Amino acid sequence: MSKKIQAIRGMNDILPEQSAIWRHLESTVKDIVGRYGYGEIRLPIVEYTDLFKRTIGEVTDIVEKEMYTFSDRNDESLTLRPEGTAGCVRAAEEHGMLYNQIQRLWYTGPMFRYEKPQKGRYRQFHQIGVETFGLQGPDVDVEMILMTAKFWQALGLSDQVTLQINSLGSSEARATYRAELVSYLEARKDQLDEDSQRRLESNPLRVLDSKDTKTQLLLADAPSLMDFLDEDSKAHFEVLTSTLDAAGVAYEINPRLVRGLDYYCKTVFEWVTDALGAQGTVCAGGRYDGLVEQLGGKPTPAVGFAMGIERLVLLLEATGLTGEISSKPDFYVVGSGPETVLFADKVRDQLSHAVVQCHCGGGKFKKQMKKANDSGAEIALILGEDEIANAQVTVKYLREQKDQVVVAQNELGSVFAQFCK
RNA sequence: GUGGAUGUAGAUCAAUUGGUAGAUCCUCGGCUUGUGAUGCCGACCGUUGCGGGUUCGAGUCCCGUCGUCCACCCCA
Repeated sequence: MSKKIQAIRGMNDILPEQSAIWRHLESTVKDIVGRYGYGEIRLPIVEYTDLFKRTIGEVTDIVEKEMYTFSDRNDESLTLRPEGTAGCVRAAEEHGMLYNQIQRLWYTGPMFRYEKPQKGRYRQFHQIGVETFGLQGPDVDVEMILMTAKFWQALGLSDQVTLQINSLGSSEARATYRAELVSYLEARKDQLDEDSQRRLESNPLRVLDSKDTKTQLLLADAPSLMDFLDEDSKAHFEVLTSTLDAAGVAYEINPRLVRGLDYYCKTVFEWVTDALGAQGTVCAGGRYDGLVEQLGGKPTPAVGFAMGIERLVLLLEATGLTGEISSKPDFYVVGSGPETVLFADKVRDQLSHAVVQCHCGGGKFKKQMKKANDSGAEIALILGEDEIANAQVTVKYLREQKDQVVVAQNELGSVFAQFCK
């Protein structure tokens, strides 16, 4: 009869145990981004469909078949954002933030793509994105890569990820190369695997990425993107690599690294891991100097990257780095009657950083003690009838061999001292 | 969109050639009426994802459908 209501396919609930990991990740990243002087921008989740069509590229998979697009009551075509850069550029431009100015921005939130879900790939997924505008030199490219390296360091993931970089050249150089590549491949079309034949139409550069061995053989003699780089892009890339060298950041130049979105040029980079199966890209970005102009602004150089929160959480879990991330209370207050809840609140007032969980719902003393133990709390604060009568509280240590003590309620300072930092 | 695997109690998993479902954990109660963890005893727990079909009989076989997982494609 009535179908059981469940979450939409590919859209997940993040339960408390997991959200603790999310918060750890998010706060670590936000802290670092803040220390680089980036400001948060909060963007709408819905934009006009045209925005994405014009920025991401009409013929990309995202625009062709993955967007959540619908008409609103005014019959305008709206789309749940499939990525963050387009909206960020739109907002910055709309508020005059890009006119002869330098901007360093970051944002976070859900993105939506209608794909078949699998590990590390969901229909609603979450990204943290970082963008800069108005800086054309490679120094800011380096800054952003250094910043990402700091994320992994702070999260303990440095050993899990490797950096791949490439240069796509200017839009013109890229276009020239694309034409060369297409004519080379067209002449050998019948030798290409099926996927690559299709890519030849849709996104020829992605043929370079083919996993088919015959195709790869064919590509060995294909024109190389590196040979088509304009002087400016070449110099840009050289400074980028030498600065990364100087910073001691290891990287691998991957000439086949071609980002899927149309707007990239010059520097592109990806942090990848092999611990996540097929969805190994954990953070990716690059330069998109032409995008602002394309959206009607004046020419503005820009660089940005985005990381997938789900994938990073998965990676943290796979690496076993989530053990210490928890939300256990420091204190569990056991007692009876309304005094208990009032007392717990007094403890919270005295110790603003402590997590104090108060037993509610009554029940036998024994049961309450079990709950206290199960909560993971360090200490049980017992407020029974005797204690209330004497304005005292019993302090019981649940995790260490230490005798419980009975102290006056107004002398709890010594017990709390170890939690004050 | 394509291909493969899979769906049994709140959780993790059993169930012989088809013979009408069982364990462990959790929860609750008791041994222990103001002391958790370790013991022991007991209780609760299912329209076997859903809908059809074959059969005397289906968790088991067949078809469909939905969900999940994995891979391709694509991407964070």
